[in-house]
Amino acid sequence: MFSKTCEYAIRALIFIAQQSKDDVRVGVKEIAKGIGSPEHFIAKILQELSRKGLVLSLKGPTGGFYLDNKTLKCTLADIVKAVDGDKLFLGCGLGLEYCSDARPCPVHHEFKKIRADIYKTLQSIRLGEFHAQLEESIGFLKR
Amino acid sequence: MFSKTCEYAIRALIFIAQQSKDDVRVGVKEIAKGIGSPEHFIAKILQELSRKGLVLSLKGPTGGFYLDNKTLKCTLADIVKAVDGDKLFLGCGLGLEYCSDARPCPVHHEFKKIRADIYKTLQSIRLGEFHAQLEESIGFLKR
DNA sequence: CCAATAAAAGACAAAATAGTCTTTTATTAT
DNA sequence: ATAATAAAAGACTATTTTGTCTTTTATTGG
Repeated sequence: MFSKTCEYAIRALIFIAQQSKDDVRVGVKEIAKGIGSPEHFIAKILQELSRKGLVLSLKGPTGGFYLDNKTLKCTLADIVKAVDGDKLFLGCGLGLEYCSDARPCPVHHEFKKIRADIYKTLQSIRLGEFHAQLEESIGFLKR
Repeated sequence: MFSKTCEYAIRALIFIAQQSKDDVRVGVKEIAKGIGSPEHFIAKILQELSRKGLVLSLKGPTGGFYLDNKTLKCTLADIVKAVDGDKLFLGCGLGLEYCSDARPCPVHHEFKKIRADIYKTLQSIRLGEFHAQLEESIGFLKR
């Protein structure tokens, strides 16, 4: 469904949303441990997400990653789009370049519904939902 | 959503279902042209599908690939499972190994519904549907 | 039987994705 | 100021996926 990079990205951002209350920023080491990902790899991914404005960061001591009111409004769809592009939402399920309502592949209509459902679901989940939740309801993020 | 290999596999099997009426078998060259795939690559994929019993083949002149009453009952879900495995249907959306109803990831319940929908849809489409259709209703298979 | 045909098999190559490591830059607290 | 800290940047390696090529095996029609 998603690339590994995208899975890590979503898990990392949810983790940051959960952990970064007030002015507490979260370091790469902590994130990697928290989501069970390779440290340097998630660092690279977060750099890209930061460049694209999906997460904020600060260098130096007390530095780390965090989210503000704007980025907490990001949806999972925004993250997926930023990392994997929008082919999951818009592309043909069979990989055909010119598949469309006007020139549909044999399973176009069935897949259209699936893609719309996926998009709707991912669009409905915001990072803010995970912010400063009670420990009990957080849900685990590492394997 | 699917691997490239799986996209080609589905397109090829639909093509074979469409083209192989009665005792007419379809050659690799024809299939590759028909679905717009690399010839040797789809040959390799079809060998694997043949080994797994999702398509039948015959060597020599007048040889090629074809489907019988049993294989025409195969669903798209069967094909996807054979090629990409069942992680799309069963795996955690965030790639977590131990995600389950009892120990759910933060988006487990939303994803569960999506996965079930995908499975249901793929399960509902059989290769037989595409067999010997009228040209008009076939739907194109190459880009 | 034999030549032509077409799939099977498997070695190889290219490209994309995933992951690692080292150096640089910015920030903070002493 | 400066030492310590942590992200940014980018080069590098490994693995997986995708794609190509050549040889072998099976089948058919003459």
